[in-house]
Order: sequence, then C-alpha cells, then structure tokens
Amino acid sequence: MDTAPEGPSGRLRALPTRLLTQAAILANRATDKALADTGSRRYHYAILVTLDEHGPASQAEVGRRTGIDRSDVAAAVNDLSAHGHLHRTPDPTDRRRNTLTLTPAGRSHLHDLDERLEQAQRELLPGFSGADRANLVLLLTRILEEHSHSD
Amino acid sequence: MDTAPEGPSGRLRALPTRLLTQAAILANRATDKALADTGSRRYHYAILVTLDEHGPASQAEVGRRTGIDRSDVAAAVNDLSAHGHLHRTPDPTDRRRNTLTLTPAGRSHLHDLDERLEQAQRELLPGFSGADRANLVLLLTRILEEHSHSD
DNA sequence: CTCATCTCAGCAAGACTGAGATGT
DNA sequence: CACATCTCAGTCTTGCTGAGATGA
Repeated sequence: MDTAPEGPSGRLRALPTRLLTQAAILANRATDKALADTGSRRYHYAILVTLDEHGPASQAEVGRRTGIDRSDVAAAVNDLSAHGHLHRTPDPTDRRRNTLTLTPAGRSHLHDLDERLEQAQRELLPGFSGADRANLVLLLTRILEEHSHSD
Repeated sequence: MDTAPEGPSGRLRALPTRLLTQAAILANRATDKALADTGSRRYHYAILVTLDEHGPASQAEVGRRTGIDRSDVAAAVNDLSAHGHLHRTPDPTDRRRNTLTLTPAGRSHLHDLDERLEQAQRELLPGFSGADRANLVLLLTRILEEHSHSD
C-alpha cells in the first residue's frame, strides 16, 4: 500500500464536492417534504424570501440574489402571480422591468412556509447543537461568498 | 421593522438546506468542469471509486454505497463496460448478480479522474485551510451518517 | 449600436418509479 | 410463496442555453 494514495484515515475519497452533493440530496428531500401540499416549491420559496428580505425588486435582481436562472424566475413568477402571492407591475422608471411586490397573502403564505422549513432543518440536522449548525452555516457561507465574486 | 421576523445577524434566511443546495451547485460545476472531456461523469466516477475502495461488488451493492439508483447504476455500468473500465461477470454463487470488477484500464482512468477532482476541491474551497476542509468534511459526514440509519 | 430585461422553447443530467424477467 | 437482482422505459425537477421582442 505504499504507492497507492491512501489517506491516513482510510477515507480519502470523502471529497467535499461529493459530500456536498449527497448532503444536498438529503436537504432537498427534507425541503420538498416540508413544502409538499403547499402549492410552492423551492424556487417559489426562494423568490418569496428575497422579496421579503429586500423588498420589491425586478425579476433580474431576484434572479441574481437567489441564483435562479432568469427563465426559471419568469416561470415561477407566473405561478406566484396566479396564486396572488405577488404583484408584477411595470417599473415606471425603466419599462423593461417588472417590479415584483409581495402581497399580504404572499407574506402570510411565506410565514407558513418558514415554519415548515424550520422543521426541515431539524430533520436534516438531528443531533446538531446550535454551535454545530452555526459552524456549518459559516463554512457554507464562506464557500458561497468566495464564488460570488467571480461567478 | 418591529413586526418583521428579522434575525439578530440580519441573515435569518441562511438556512442550512438552502446553503447546502447552493454550495452543491458550485461543487457540481467544479466537478463537471474537472470531468469534461474525460468521457466520464459523476455517476461513472462514483462507481469506479467504490469498486476501487471496496473491491468487486454487485450492482445493487454499488448502488447502496454510492446512493445511485439501481436503474442509473445499470446505465452507467453499460457505459463503463463499453469503455473497458470494468468487467461485468455473473456471480457463480448467486446468478441474479453481476459482479463488477475494475480493469487495469479502469483503475488508470480513475487515477486520472482523481487528480482532476483534487483540483476541483481546491477550486471549490479557495482559502480553506486543511483544518477548515476537515471541519467541513466532518460536519457533512455527520449529516450523511445520521441519515444512513433511517433512509 | 450596445446592452439589459423579460419570455418562451427546449435540452441534458440527475433522482426516481413501475414493471417485467430472472433467480434464491 | 416472498424476496432480491438486473434491466428498460419513462417521468419530473433542476440548471441551463438560445433566440426573439422590447426598451434604455
């Protein structure tokens, strides 16, 4: 075993890229389960969140903040608009833009989704202390921040 | 801003589920880029790795260890077999099973992929020390282990 | 002209389901 | 009989591209 690149703990193949992919599958399962029967999916939730956190914005701006592709934002906004969760109004200062505004119904819907998703976090991270969770959030945030400059 | 549920740090929505999904997108981009023009994709790599780490195994066993669905294992094994990266031979002790065995060409191919993927890790985690990376790996491994019992 | 925005059509990969054939 | 394995066909979501229309 001298020439083989074996790691000290015998777990050399535990690559961050692979672990992240596998953990994300579990995260998505927990999220999808929490959102089942709400009429919303992950894209819808992300759009509602960014409107709630930052206020009204154009579709392009929402796409940048959520990481959702412009064309997927358009489709999800169609759904959210049809359900009355947001208004899509032309921006008077730049008529290329649609300004998206959360409705009271949308905010109420979002609060329901928030509670469901907090439950999903607990399902995803059984046995994690507050410090563990903060540690994880910090590391993941670092990765996203590093890439937000160049991507 | 009194009624809005803003968190103490102003980053309340930094949910682990969401961060994991976003980080996994970056991880997959780095991985796909590293595997481009090799003729292999993530499924192929995962299968080669598990055969190298644990030795010959049935398709069902490979599926369990990699988390890849049985039908996707079948398709990927077709590709790998066609490229001469593994042998698929009937198990004499249980003729329902195909025993998958890495070929020398497959092992050599895997070593090339390993180098490319180690580069992908560095791209994904710029500025991460060895301790940071180990910390991340530990937390992600904990999540996967907790769920491996029940899933 | 260029650039940004919105929209639609469509693609590829990944995760998954159902069903059938085979074998234990 | 129940159960496991392999295979194929096909579905759905996600992430993404290209192209066109509109407007700054």
